[in-house]
Amino acid sequence: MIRYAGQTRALVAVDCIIFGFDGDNFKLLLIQRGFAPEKKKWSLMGGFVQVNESLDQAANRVLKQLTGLENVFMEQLHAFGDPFRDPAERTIAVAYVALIDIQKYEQQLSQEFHAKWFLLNDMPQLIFDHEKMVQMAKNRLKYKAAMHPILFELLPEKFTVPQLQTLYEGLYETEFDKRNFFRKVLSTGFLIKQDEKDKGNSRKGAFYYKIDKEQYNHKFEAFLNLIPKQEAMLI
Amino acid sequence: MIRYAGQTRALVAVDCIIFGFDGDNFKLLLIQRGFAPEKKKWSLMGGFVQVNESLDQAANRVLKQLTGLENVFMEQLHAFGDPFRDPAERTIAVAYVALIDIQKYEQQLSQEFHAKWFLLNDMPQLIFDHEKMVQMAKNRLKYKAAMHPILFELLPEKFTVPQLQTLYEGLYETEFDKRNFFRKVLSTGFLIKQDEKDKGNSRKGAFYYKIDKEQYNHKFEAFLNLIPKQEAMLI
DNA sequence: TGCTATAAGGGTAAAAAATACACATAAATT
DNA sequence: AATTTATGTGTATTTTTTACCCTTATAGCA
Repeated sequence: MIRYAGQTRALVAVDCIIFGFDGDNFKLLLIQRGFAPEKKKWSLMGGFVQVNESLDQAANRVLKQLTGLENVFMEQLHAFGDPFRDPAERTIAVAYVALIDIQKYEQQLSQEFHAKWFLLNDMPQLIFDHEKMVQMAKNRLKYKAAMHPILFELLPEKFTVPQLQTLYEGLYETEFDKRNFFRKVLSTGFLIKQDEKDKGNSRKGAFYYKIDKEQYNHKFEAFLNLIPKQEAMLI
Repeated sequence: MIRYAGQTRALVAVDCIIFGFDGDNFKLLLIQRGFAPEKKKWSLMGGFVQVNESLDQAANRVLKQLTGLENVFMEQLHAFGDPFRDPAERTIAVAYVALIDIQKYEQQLSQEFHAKWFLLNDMPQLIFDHEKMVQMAKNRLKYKAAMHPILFELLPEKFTVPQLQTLYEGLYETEFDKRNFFRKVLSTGFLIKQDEKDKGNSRKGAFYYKIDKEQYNHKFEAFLNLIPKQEAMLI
């Protein structure tokens, strides 16, 4: 049942920018494209939107295909629609950004796609306009993390405050005062202290914390200031 | 030259959420849809993306068609792609938000589309998912205006600080201290004082200001705090 | 001509937030 | 038992934000 006459149709794809954090650095999950054009080149994981699927559903399906993960933090970034962005055929790509706990990522699933984690500042050349997408995703992440507590999404369920700080410092490529950071994070009221300590990084050990999901969801939109003002300016 | 076999294609449209400000209230420019389905119902101005057009180009074309305006502040909001959002045929809609100076809007152009300005809190029912788009646009505007000086875009080239304040107060549905607002705005360094005064609202008159485009573009990303913190939280 | 009313906007003190940094603490290692 | 090191507490200082005093310019009116 086609009712709009005289218009051309286009393919619609979703592409996922998947961020992870290995404890020291930010990483991006890329695949080696298995079909033409640009076969064998590195690419974001993507897929065409199917007939009965919404964009969000398509993005989640694609993410699950690659990582095995569901219920992950993911949101739409931007629609990319330059007429010749895909040389084969006009394709609109809707990019999504996902933040995942790199530990949960299932290695075996991704072998099918020849997936690999790359350091953000040591990435291969990407196909089409995927580098533009990644750049935009990095900016958006910096922007958003300056005010909303989203970086928790990159850590395991239990994490320490110093771990969280390393994460923020990595994203903003700077160092914060640990004592001030500690207080700022705790003052959000999102964190629940655990009895257990992580002894991996110091003799004293750092207490684990979990997210108070209810507080987290309730206050998510509240502006945070986990990062010092000066850094926040450098979007 | 179609290379991706076995995939279905979809129509791609752009829809423009066009905000204006009449001096007292925020308004939205809507049209009466001229073709089926939902003919005669109120709708956002939109159009299908053409073969050689990017999404941005399509949105600008559509905006110009309706308002006669070019080089207007406009940015992509979100892509909407629910499978049945348009009952006639699968259509992906990429929504754009435009902020225009309502004075510059050319009446005669829009007669063709039966366009009309509506108060934001007195809008007719809209077709498809357009109400969802408007809601998202309102939120995005509030969010963004809390930190970036975008509301200038809704005013004429020359405007007074009290006018700007009325604009902010309208968006956040609250009142600010005029003296503090005045200082905050001037401290941005974006405004150039004119010699002329607007005597429309007071005996004393308020000086006109213009935007320092260079400073504006340079510091655009700088977080502003034109609105008090408490209000900023209520996104 | 001077008085009055009114919004514009300058000045400043108080409150709150952000920052800097001294120092105490737990516990593995020696 | 002494040493070492990252964790975390306490607090003084600086900066930013807020509250609210007051003066100023000028149209309209007596």
